Amino acid sequence: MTAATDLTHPERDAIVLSAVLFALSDPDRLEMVRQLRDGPMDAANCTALDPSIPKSTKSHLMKVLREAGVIRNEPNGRNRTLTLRRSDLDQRFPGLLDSVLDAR
Amino acid sequence: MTAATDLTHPERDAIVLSAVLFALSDPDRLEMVRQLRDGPMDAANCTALDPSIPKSTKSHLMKVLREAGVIRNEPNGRNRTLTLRRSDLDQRFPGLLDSVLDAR
DNA sequence: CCTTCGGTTCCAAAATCTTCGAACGATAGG
DNA sequence: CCTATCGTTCGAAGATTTTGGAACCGAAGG
Repeated sequence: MTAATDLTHPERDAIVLSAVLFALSDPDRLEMVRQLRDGPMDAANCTALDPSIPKSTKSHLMKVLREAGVIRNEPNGRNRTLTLRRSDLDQRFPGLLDSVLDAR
Repeated sequence: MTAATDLTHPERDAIVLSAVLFALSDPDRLEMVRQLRDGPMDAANCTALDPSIPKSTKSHLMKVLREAGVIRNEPNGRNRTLTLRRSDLDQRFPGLLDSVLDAR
C-alpha cells in the first residue's frame, strides 16, 4: 500500500553524486544536515535556518535530502526520526560529507 | 566599458559553499571541472558531456562555474583559458574538491 | 581593412524548483 | 472511539535555471 509512513530511500550504491551535491547546495537543507551530525533527531527538533517555515515546506526539504540519499526518515511513534546516512555516504563518496560539514 | 574579455571572479574569501556545491551538482559542469583537474585548458578543448551543445549554452555552464569561484576564465589570444581554482578552493573548503573529483 | 574564429551577451521560451495552504494518514492518549 | 499531533501529499502559483538562436566583440591572419 505504500503508506505515507514507508518512505523510499535509495540503496547505498544507487546514491548519485549530483543529487547529493544538489541537496546540500541549499542553506536550509545543509543546516538540517548539520544538526544531524551528532546523531539522529526527531523531525520536530530538526529545523531549517528559519524555524518558522510551514510544515509542508519543511517536509519538502526533508524529501529532497531523503531522495538524494543524504538522510533517512523513519516513523517513530507519532513523529519521525531523521538520521544522517553517514556510513553510506562515507563509503560511496569518501571524505565528501566531512569536508562539507567542516566548511565554515 | 567592462569589455567581454574581463569577466568577474569572486575573491577567494568570497567563495560561498552553497554556490560551489550547486555549480558542481550538474553533470555537465562537473565533467568540465574534471577535465581541468590536470591543468588549464583552452575553453575550446574543454567540453561538457555532450560535446555538441550550442556555444551559448556552454558559455552559460562556464559562467556558473566561474561565478561560484570554481574556475577562472581568462582571455588568451583569440580563445580563453580555463583554470580550476584548486588552491583557492582547497584553502577555503579543505578536502572538498578532491572528494568530489575522486567520486566515481 | 576584412574575414574568420572563439566566446560572450541578450533575450525569450521551456523546464525545473520552491513555496505553502488545504486535505489526508497514522499514532498515542483520553 | 474521538481527538489532537506530527508529518506527508496534492496542487497551483511563483521564482529560478536552463536552453539556444541571434547579435556582437576582440584577436589573429590574410
